[in-house]
Amino acid sequence: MAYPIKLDTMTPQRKDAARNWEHILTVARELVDEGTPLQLNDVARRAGLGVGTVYRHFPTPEALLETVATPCLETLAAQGEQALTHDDPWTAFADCLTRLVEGQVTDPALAKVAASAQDVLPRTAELKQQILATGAKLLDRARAAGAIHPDIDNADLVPLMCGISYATYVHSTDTDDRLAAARRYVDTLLRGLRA
Amino acid sequence: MAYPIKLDTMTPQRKDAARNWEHILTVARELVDEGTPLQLNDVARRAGLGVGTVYRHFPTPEALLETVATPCLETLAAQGEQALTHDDPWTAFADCLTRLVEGQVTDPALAKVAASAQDVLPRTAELKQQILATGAKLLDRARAAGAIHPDIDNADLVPLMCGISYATYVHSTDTDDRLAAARRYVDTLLRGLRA
DNA sequence: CCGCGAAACGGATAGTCCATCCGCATGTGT
DNA sequence: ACACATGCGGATGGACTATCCGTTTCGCGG
Repeated sequence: MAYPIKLDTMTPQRKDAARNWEHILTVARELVDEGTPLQLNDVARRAGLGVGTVYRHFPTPEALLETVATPCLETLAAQGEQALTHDDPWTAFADCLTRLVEGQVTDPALAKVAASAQDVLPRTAELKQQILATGAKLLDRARAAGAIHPDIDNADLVPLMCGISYATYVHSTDTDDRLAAARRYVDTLLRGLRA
Repeated sequence: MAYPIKLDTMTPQRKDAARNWEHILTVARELVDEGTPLQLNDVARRAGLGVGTVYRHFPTPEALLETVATPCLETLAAQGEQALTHDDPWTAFADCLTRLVEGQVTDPALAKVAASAQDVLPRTAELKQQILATGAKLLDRARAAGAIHPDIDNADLVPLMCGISYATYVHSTDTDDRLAAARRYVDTLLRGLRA
């Protein structure tokens, strides 16, 4: 372990470092959006920085990917909390699920982070945990209202979401097509989930 | 293009070559079953053969993977044909779908080949095409019987299957757990597919 | 049984990509 | 302005991939 590696998302102290940190993140976001797999070497070249700089800020591609995905995760977490205030348990659950899947389909970073079992950043783990918890709450509420088929339990939520997002990848490479497919698939899933 | 590369599954003529071909396939099957990613170099070492030998028989990991998956594909194709003879359109379709998903969950090679958009071996393309066609026929029959929700068309079949198989991967790493999850997910999907 | 041409083998090696390390530059507090 | 800490950058070693060609093995015809 050569560097005092930061495994959190805190921006570094020095001004140039902070600037580079942001810049790397921007470039990484662009790469993710155009579907290119995140290679730190590649990121460095595109950012006009040395490889070492990138590796210091983000020791692995996963760390960079998780940092890129963090804002989206935060949004989803907030939306989940909000869904808990809706009146109808079923639509609250259905809407939340739809949004989660749409997020994954729109953003490859999110899809990868969601599917990965272990996280390198504590912040990511925390957010995923939180989203999972509110998802479970929404599912519990819907179940309590007698709207959920007994076969499905809370642990199935994340796999099913990831499965749908993956299915849209197999279906098409075009984002619009994938979004349309995602909606149909979620609707199908919801019909199947209903008691 | 240095070698007269074989892109079909024909066993080579000479005895030693045929033996090695089989041996490579056996080793590859073992690697696939234990979840190791297929690296030709690795295959060569484990088979006690030179790298060149492996690369001559199978120019890419994909070619090897597809050859490994071929017998399973053939079985699935045959089962599909058989399903067409069943009386009830819905159960014929449902049984076929269940078997296809179970195949993918049990065999990682199958899952990868199914999800890949382009095939390197003509035989693989042919078999996939055939399975797709009978799947479409089964779905058409069920639809004609008024049992299928209008949102879903034939092109959704493969993505949904791959999605479920992927979902089980996210759910668990244990094969038995994954198989159980797969059955529940297929049932859920089928409920959602029903008109 | 032997010899010969074709077929197949094997591993040395070049190319590619990834990640580390450390000498140098830049920023920051005194 | 100086010194120290922090960050930068790319040369470099290590791992892996895939190719090429000199050597070996096979099997057929004499």
